[in-house]
Amino acid sequence: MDWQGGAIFRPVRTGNAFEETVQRILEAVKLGVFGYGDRLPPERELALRLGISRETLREALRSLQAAGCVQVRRGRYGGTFVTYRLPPPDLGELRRAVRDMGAELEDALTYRLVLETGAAEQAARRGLTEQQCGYLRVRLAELETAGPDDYRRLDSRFHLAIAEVTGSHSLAAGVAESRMRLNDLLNAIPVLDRNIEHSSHQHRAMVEAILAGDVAGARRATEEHLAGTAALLRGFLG
Amino acid sequence: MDWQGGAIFRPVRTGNAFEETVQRILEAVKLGVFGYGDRLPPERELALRLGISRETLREALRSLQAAGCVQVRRGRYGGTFVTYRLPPPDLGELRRAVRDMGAELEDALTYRLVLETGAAEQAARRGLTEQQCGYLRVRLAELETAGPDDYRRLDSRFHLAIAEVTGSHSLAAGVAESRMRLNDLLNAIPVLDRNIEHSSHQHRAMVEAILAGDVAGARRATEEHLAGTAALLRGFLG
DNA sequence: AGTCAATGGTCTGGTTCTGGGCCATTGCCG
DNA sequence: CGGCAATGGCCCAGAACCAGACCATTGACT
Repeated sequence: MDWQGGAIFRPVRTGNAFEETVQRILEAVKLGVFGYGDRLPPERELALRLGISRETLREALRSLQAAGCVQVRRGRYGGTFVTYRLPPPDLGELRRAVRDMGAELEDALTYRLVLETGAAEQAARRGLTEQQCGYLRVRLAELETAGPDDYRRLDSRFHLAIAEVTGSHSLAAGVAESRMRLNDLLNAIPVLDRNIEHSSHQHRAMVEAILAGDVAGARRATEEHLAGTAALLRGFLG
Repeated sequence: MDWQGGAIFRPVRTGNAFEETVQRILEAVKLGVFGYGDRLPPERELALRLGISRETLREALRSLQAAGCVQVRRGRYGGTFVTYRLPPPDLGELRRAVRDMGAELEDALTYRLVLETGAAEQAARRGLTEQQCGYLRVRLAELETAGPDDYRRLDSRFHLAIAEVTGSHSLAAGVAESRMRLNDLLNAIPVLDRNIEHSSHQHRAMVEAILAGDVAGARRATEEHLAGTAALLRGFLG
């Protein structure tokens, strides 16, 4: 086995606050939390929520602005607006990215599977409030009417929503984290019509099981759904 | 639901590197990774692994030394040695601690359940190497022959071992994290003989299922095992 | 047109953390 | 006994980061 303190003595802080912040914001956009043209929270609030000083946040925003990912407007009703669109999927890129990840891919896939199936099960187990059911349904409907451009973004958003309705903050954070680690790969997968159809069917099954309180069903549906992309990504590794 | 970016815009860095480091080391000890008299890794190596400068680590060690948790010896074959023993369980203390945690308790329990049942399932699913089987058996045997003093420490170590043999670094880190959050509570639960017997039975069932590759059984056994302490802790909340 | 609140822009002093070099101590080993 | 290697002890210059104050701009509302 590993040496002493394997998982415990991992890094206390992840590199550099500024770079980490850039990544976070970029991931938020890539995960579909913010679409093209959406406004990020005000600097003061965002800095507070990220636990960094406003200066550091501004440095990150400056860098994102320079990269053309956001646009900043002053004055009341101003703010920081997203001007980023996902790059088109590219299988060559995907192959390269998968190779780069190496052994980390298997780790990330396992982590995702455990967290997302667990989240689905917990969501089904606990009785959801009216509001939560509505939230889930809205996310599903949003996804089903999505054009190809928005599909991947709204797919992330849908999966995140399941974790959120469990009410477990840690679980939602974990799912978001695991999604972030796989996101570039998932986004590089071309969105084909028959894939969408297949996915949609599974998404509906997941939501139905969760809303019906079908614990085992929710887990199984989620597992099946995740197996698809997992197999695809693993395929690029062989 | 939450506002925009719920789980994404959580704090980038957890407070202060020095305090965080103190906690980490203390948790490593409380989790049973290091027993009384064990030597921590050398400062230079530990600083590297924790991702902090040696000075910051030393500050943390100084503080632990002042608190009497470790003892430092210079020279070759010197190092930092653990001189900490778990305080005796105390139900009054437990009640207070549970109240202090509030809603966070439910979150932590859910997180733990998802991760540990998931880890057990993954461990059962993947074929374990001879070495991994041995590792798991050693941890179990170690736990079963433990005196009451060592029981809680070795129990943590056993549960951590299951996550480790999944081979998923993230999963192991997650389990360690969730254990850390509940650790003070778990340690405050008195260790009664009949509880030990009950737990041991469940531990054996978990290991047997994992070694036999019984995926569903491993999950179920783990779930049952965790349900006990969860119910107990929830009881103190009502 | 004027007001005002919300927002980004800028500055400054202070704290924490880093990275690296160098010294001091200790006990094994030839 | 003397060398040596591993370890902790110490110090410093500079970078990163923070907390807070204050300024500048903008557009809706009256």
